[in-house]
Amino acid sequence: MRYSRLLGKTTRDYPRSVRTAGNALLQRGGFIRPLSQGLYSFLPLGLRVVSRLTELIRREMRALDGQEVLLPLVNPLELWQRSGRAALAADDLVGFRDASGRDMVLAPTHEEAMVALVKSVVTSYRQLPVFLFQFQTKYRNEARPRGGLLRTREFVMSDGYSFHRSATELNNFLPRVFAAYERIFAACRIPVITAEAAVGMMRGERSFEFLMPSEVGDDRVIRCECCGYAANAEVAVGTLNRPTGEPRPLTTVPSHGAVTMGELTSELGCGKEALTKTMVYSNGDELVLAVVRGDQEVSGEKLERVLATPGLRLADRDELALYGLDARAIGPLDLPLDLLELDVRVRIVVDDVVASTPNLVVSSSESGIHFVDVNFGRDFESDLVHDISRVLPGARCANCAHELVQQRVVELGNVFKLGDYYSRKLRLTLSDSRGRRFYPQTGAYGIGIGRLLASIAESNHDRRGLDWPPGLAPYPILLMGIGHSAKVASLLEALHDELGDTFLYDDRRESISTKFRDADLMGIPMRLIVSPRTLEEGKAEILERGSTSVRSVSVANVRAVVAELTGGSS
RNA sequence: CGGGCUGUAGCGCAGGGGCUAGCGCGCUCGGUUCGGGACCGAGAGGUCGGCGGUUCAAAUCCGCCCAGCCCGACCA
Repeated sequence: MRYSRLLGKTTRDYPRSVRTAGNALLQRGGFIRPLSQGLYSFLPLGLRVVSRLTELIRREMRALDGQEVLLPLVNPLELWQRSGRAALAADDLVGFRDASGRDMVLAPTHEEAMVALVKSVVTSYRQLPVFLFQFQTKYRNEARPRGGLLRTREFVMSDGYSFHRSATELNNFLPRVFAAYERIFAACRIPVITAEAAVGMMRGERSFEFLMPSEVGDDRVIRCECCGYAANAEVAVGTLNRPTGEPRPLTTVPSHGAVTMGELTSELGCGKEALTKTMVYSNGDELVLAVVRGDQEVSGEKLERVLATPGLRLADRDELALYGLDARAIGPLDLPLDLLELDVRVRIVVDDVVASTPNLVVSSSESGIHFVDVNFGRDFESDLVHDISRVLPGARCANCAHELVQQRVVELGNVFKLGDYYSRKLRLTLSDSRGRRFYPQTGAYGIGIGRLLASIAESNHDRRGLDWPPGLAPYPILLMGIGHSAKVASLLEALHDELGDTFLYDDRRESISTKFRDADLMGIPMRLIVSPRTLEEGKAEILERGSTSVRSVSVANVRAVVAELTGGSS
């Protein structure tokens, strides 16, 4: 490929609208270009890297007996209503009405469509297990795309779905995908930590994430540097120091308008760990009052798990007003009577730390006063006691008591153990060997390709530019000449004609230093340099990116050396 | 969805009521160069994000809107 003909030039200046190093380099190098918020175009160089990534993943998926398919981007809304996710994923879904008046959505993920496909094609348990994968566009109506390619509205995902005869079979398959994913990220030279994660709108039973530590990430992982425990902050568990003491009699004190935890600590002269806060969650049908210690936060994921109620959201001011509640004065000891008379289910969930800590401060539903020396069990009850708080820095590891740390990460991929959630919802059943109907056990697996590209750039660059891992560079070799001698030019042209697309041929009339700079910026790993000086001795040179020592090769051997360096392929 | 920042040439920026809106890079043409972003000369390129207002006069002041980015909330 002649560089002069390649679409997408390198630029010297950093684009103003990009803040992360990797994304800036991808734009400066001519790999990607933004179209609009959360929407990116891939230029030829970028698409070539994407092709190498998909090929890498495809090889791994095939090694797991995966079969590649391609499902529609557009799904009937009805399918999503049947799975129960139309409401759960409402914020992500973008839809339209088609020519015949049916409501359609752009798929933010493909579990529904994949189950529908399997339902129509798999007719016997003997066909299981089946593992299907695709590279397909997702569209999610992200509230806030950010970090260039790290978080977009539209993106291509490598997603896989497996269907099994039994939970055991699924359990045995998951680690194989897990290992394949680890190999993929290793090939991308991205350091990953694996962690237990939230299931969120994906539902199902369990989930694991592959995370790249990075300050530009917008997920947070909780880790123990002692025993290696790692989990997404939403689901991580840890232990807290709990004050002890004999229960004292319940009293009330005026709080003089103090509402926030900070105000209360100064008003009452105690620490946040002596306080409690009551957060009201709702899913439209029922209210959940979640009580955690004043220095803690409610984990929405844990709350949904313990209640087995997806779709819970923190109630906003208007919704609270609807139930006669005021966010500044809510407590489980004296809920307003009219709330109890309303035709709405109200459940109270108390964090286990609160339940086992004596003499806490609890807000009253009557504004202006707080209860002091509240003791769970004696002064109030709840429907459930469970760990529902997020692990915050300072908590200790449940395994080894070492202090837990929080780290920002980019979520590169995940593995979901879905169980029979979708099989049941979408009525995918088969007969087993004894003729009994059963719901196949399913797993889902995904890697965001654009995010992977951005993460590789983030993890593999230096001051000069990108530095692609072996096999992922858009071109393995950049061919360039020095000077304008006819002999050099004719050799370059001959090599280009012969080896064509194997390398990028910088045929511009630019100074050699410009060519070097651009090669560094684009991250081409090797240069093949032809100059009058070396050509006199019948030699050309090979210079690796980041190295200053050249390898001299005779012109007669160039083709063989190129074949060796590129592993016989481009 | 809340808060903040920014919109002036393809990119990065300066200008901040008054004559023809500039600079660097890039681009075009001609010439000299070529071992880590060379140089000379000549040129092209702008609804100053949009709409409205104030004014004799608006890129500049005011209002509204739009777009992009950043922080947060939310979310695989």
